[in-house]
Amino acid sequence: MEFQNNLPRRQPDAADCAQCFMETRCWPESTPRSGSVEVHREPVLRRGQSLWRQGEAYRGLFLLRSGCIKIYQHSSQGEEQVLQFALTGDLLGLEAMTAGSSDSHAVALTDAMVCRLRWPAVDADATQVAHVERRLLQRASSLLRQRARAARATEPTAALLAFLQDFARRSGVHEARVAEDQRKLRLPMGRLEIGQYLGYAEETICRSFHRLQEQGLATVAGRTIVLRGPAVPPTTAASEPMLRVAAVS
Amino acid sequence: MEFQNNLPRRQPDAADCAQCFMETRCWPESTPRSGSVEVHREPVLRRGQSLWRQGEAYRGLFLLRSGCIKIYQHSSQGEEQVLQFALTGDLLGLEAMTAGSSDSHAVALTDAMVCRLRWPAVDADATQVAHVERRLLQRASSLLRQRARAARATEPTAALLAFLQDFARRSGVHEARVAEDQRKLRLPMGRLEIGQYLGYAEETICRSFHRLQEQGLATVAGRTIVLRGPAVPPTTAASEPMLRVAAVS
DNA sequence: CGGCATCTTGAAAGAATTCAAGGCTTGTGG
DNA sequence: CCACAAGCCTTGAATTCTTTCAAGATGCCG
Repeated sequence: MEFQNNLPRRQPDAADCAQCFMETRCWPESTPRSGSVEVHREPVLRRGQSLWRQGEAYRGLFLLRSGCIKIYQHSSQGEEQVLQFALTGDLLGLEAMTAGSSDSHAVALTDAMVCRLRWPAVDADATQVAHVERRLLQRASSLLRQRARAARATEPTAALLAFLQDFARRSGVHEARVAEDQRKLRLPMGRLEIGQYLGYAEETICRSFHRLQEQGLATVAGRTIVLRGPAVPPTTAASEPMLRVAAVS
Repeated sequence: MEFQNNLPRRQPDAADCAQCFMETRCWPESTPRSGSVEVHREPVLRRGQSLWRQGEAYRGLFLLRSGCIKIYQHSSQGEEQVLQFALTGDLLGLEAMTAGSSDSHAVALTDAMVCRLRWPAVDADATQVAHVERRLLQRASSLLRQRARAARATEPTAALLAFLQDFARRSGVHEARVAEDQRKLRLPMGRLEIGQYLGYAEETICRSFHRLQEQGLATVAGRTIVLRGPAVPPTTAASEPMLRVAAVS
């Protein structure tokens, strides 16, 4: 049985870590100065309740004070993929920071208490003046999403395709592309290395390249690849279906 | 052929992103205010050269201005595991931030230019007053290392063992443990969920639990697990050792 | 105490890995 | 500019492992 209901979220209380009795759980070493961040105590989460769901707007980062929260998402094939088992003191929701809305779910496996970190309205034009630290956090967010995407798909060919599309997008092949749905790229890494990244043997990657060509999804000539089909939107930053997700929200 | 030599590292030049001609590569949206971070231009990396090696002291974060850099590490079985293919604008070395020294290698797949980000000596007592943002970055670092560890090992049983040890350490079973090498834990998640996290089928996890018990590495009774053998030192692992890092710098 | 979800185990089927060998690309040197 | 050598890529076949399907056992919660 699963609790699908979310309690109507009460207005969370502003909090000060330095005065919190659970301070040492979130900050074992020493409590940082709060800087420009607001900390809000969230209502207690009961086992089975969701902290956020797929498609919900980003509400900030969370810090888990106690309990265990599972973060998971649905892969393109509809399978559930668990991204993180968060325990006391862990940071949650970083993946969603760079996406407009979260493409993952967060559900409590035990009763749990969380605090929410929020940057005040400076956000609007924050891109102009934000701390380096904050921008780096966003990069970290991207890294986590990348890693999540690299998580082994059910099929090696699908994993390879996702990898190539990600690589094309991040290479900024947008400008250099010949046609709308034809992106040419030159890979700086070998088949073996791609395999070591995706978790497959070198030969499996070879055969997957072959299969991509058979299916007309790409033209393969050594390390020169031409991808066919629509480019992956950089907005939501992921392999495929996030645009859809964002649109839904 | 591979270039194993590292040029003796010249004293890098202090730099200001706002004045850099490649500014838009690192900061496509807008250049952040530098805050308390020093930016240093590093010498150009030639293809095959290393930016850092396993065991080297943490030198700060890097921002890739151009080229492609591969970050990889050796798994326990001696296999190479690629963690990231960094492209222009990507952040490098975040995993190493929370470890005293990096347990990964970084090698240039193409000629590459990087800048190094360094927090000045405030570090010494920074644990007292560090920005929340900076502390969160360290959490992000931990997350990345966690994810790296969850990367599929060659054997499901080894992956499960690593998962359990990580869980035990992060649960803080240190205090509650009965003997030095006997840690009892109660898992809040099911076999299926562990499988969804590690990338294996539910039944495979079951059989791996069985195998762990056979090998005397653990006692399994439903969700109650007793781990035998020495605990995983948190040093190389993840969550805590930030204090040390700050002290080193 | 009963019911349902979770866990466990077995056997068959399916996939990736491994091993092996040949072809191709790339960079080097004549 | 061409030839050579080294490394990389590709392909085939056998093996090994995981997955899948199915059914029974166990444990947990109401």
